[in-house]
Amino acid sequence: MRLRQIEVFHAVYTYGSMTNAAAVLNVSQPSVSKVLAHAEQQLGYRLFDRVKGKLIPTPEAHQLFHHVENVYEDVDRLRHVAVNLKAASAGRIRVAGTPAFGLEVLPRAIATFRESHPDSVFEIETLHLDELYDALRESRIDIGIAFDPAEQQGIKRKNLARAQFYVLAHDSSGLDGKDSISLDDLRDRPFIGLNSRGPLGQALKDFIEAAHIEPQFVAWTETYHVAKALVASGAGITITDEITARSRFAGDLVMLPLQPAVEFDITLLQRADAPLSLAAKKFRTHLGKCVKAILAAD
Amino acid sequence: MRLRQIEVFHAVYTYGSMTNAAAVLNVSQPSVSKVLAHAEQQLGYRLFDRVKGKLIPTPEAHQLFHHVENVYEDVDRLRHVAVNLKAASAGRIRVAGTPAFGLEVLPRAIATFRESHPDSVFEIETLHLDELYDALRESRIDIGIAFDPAEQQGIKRKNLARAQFYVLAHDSSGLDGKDSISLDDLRDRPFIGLNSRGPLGQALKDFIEAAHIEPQFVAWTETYHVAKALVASGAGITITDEITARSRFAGDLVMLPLQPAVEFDITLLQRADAPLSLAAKKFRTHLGKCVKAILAAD
DNA sequence: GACACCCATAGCCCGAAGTTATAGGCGCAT
DNA sequence: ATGCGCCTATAACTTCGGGCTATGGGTGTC
Repeated sequence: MRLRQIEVFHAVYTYGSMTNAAAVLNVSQPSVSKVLAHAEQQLGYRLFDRVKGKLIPTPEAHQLFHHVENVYEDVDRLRHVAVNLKAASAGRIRVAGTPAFGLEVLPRAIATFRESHPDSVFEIETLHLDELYDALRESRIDIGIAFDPAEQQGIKRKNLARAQFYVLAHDSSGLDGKDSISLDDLRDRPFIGLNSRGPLGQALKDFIEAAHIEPQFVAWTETYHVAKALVASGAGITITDEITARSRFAGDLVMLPLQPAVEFDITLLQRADAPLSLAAKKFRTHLGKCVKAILAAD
Repeated sequence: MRLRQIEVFHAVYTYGSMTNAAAVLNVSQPSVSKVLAHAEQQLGYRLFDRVKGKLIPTPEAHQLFHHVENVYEDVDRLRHVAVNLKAASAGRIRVAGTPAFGLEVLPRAIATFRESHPDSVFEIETLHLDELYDALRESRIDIGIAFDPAEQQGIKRKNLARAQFYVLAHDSSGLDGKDSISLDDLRDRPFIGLNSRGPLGQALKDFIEAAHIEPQFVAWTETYHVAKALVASGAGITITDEITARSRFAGDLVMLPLQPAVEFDITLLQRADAPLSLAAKKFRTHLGKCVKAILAAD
């Protein structure tokens, strides 16, 4: 069975007819017809019964399809990797971060890095953590950065720094005299919730639940920066990671460390098997410094 | 990347040179050279550096290979399934059992089945349990039979009967007056051990250890029938499953149920996804009856 | 310098798979 | 019944991947 035959069989099986399959595969219908007929002839048995002009998968087809799906997925990933490797060998540095990093840390790090390395070329993405893992595995990116990422097969982690949660409030909240703030101080204030999928969202949720506090939610959002913008507009208060809290985007905001402190790691991610290019290594170091500088800022 | 290119890359990477790869693939060296060159040209980067006439995989190749291995395994299995399905559709009933069944139960069941179904065609194998699972998954066989098989993804089980361990001894052992026998009665008798991989071997080993008895081993073997033959030759005594104990092959043997009884299941195995042919279903029923008849025999 | 290996290229051939054009079966609606 | 929309199959032609043999040119070894 040739790979093409596998592809065609897969398409015909999933899309129900040769005509549909041909459309999906971007080839003519007779081509599909011929490839399939050829495959059947080589296999020595029919894959579909042609009854009243329709295709009915034979029992053999059902069984084959099960295995074909596996092959298909793998080949699909392989092809992605194959083309992604090309971009990598072209000397690009491909970086991605979860939204908190993608909107501020990465752009700043890249801009300053390019001052000393003007020839470097970047690709930047903001991805959620699970997408970030996929991108690394497919070699679509070289370096990732995220909060408290779980251990994953084939992914190497390196902790850059620890950070903590901050409370963000509008200037008019009357909180700006304080040094720090506890969850108790937040009762009865309109609160902007984070329904984040990542480990940080979970940690924050656990923390609030453990304190037996039910904030008075006025809005929900996915990303910390949106929450911050809502706070700046006077919609309420929120709790964000330190990176988002310290980002330059700002209105009239107060930012106070949450007490007791809830800490988490800021972690670099890369593939475990493939070494980084020289340029990527340099950038990795630079990015580490940037993150520390941001956290150390007054 | 075409499948052939993947195959060639895989072979060159694993066998270190195009010449070796060509030999393994049973094609000429120039053919390999061309396919590989073509693949590299399409990918847009080199897979091997040609340095001093030798091939050194590039970093890209190392990464690709990792994924290629997965594809390769899947395609390999797919191809097996594809050809195995052909034999299935030819109307054959393909059966396998662990050695205890393959040497006696299956042949007898097939012989009697063919008396009422003279047109049926069989393939019989004796396989160890793990091989039996593989054979089922690759559709190399339709039906399997084994003792106490563990639950497995994609494999449907059906218990036929329960059986127990029997002690086998030579007529001259002076044991033939008894009704049953305990492990204690076996102390100080030469014992033939089973280093079986299957669940039954493990169960027996656990049982003996739990009784804190250290038999005086005089021989080790893999299969119960060999142990039985050794007993018949006067080499010692052994413990076997009930099926082997009741098999017609015999010399001057005494066979006594072990007390306390250790029971286990006799189980039919088939794929969970694919329905059996009509003939195979009939045989499955017949096989169940045969097993019960053998166990019920006086 | 002869020899053993290794890879690449050239010229040739075949088969898989793409194209367009066309024919034909089935179901449904006018 | 006739036509229309859906489907698949066949024919004739083109393209290209991948196979072959023959051959030449490096590299390392005795």
